[in-house]
Amino acid sequence: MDVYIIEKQLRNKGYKLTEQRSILIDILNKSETPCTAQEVYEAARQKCNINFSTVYRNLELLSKLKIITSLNIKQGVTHFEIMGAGHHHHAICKGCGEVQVIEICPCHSLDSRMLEQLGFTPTELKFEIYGYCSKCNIEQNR
Amino acid sequence: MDVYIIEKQLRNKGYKLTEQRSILIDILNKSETPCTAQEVYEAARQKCNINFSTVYRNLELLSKLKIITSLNIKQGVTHFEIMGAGHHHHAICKGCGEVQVIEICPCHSLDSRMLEQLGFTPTELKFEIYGYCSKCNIEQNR
DNA sequence: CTCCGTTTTGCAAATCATTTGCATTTATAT
DNA sequence: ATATAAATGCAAATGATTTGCAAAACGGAG
Ligand SMILES: [Mn+2]
Ligand SMILES: [Mn+2]
Ligand SMILES: [Zn+2]
Ligand SMILES: [Zn+2]
Repeated sequence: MDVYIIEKQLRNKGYKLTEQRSILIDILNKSETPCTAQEVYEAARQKCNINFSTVYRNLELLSKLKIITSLNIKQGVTHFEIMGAGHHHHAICKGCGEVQVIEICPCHSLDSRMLEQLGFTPTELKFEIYGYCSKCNIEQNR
Repeated sequence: MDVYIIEKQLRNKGYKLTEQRSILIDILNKSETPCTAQEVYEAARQKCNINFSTVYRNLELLSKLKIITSLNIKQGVTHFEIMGAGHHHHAICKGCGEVQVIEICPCHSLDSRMLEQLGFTPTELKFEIYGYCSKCNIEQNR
């Protein structure tokens, strides 16, 4: 994903491109897996002076602009990931919490007529697989 | 769902059947949609003297015993629902937060070979549809 | 039914993620 | 370079959930 496009999008809407903001975008953009605010903060403070509330405020802004999306993968902490990384889903290990990106997608086979009957207009589909990753699976069988 | 079975299951494992506990189970069992701890608490206090920590401790216990399951439908609050109510999924309105139970299920069409390749052993599949319910949809178009 | 050991409860305080108010700093257009 | 709106840092607030501990309730044994 090209950060330049995101940055232009921000400027066009009147948002400023601060050092903190572009570092945050870069971190989220490079991450292979969804990040928590904590993780983003840890990574960002290596590169600039930054405060936790700046992280949160930016995560909120980027979510609002649909540059990132938030996932309620785990209770108590929100995860964020960049959008436009291609449609995919997640496999979440209940042992170690590891998140794997998976290409399995059930969305195609959806019968949307049923939703229409309910008068429900879908905007997002979330699909997560929980279980045990190879590492934790072995440990369980001991 | 028969509460009697659940209660027997608890006794068999050495857990006591307190007034609060059976009221909580009853509330969760009768609810059509997933409940938050808050909602369960509100309902329970109508029927007995009960404290918030009792609610949380029981929700945790019932989850551990797989009598209920927890859902991270919404950021910041956990929802709980009774298991064995038949396999189903949820449509969550981003306007009012209403949760509808839906029968659409993408799980059957899953290609589990892909997961096996990853060495991942699935235990639960979660699938949620977000969007706008009929009521909120109309309001949006004004 | 009463007694006992164990579990569970209520209450108050602690945690942890996230949010907010406000004074100060920074980015961008002119 | 200057003006102005937007963004940041800091400290305090919030809201959900968790925890320690003493008192109360449960369930089995006698
Ligand atoms: Mn999909
Ligand atoms: Mn299903
Ligand atoms: Zn694992
Ligand atoms: Zn709605």
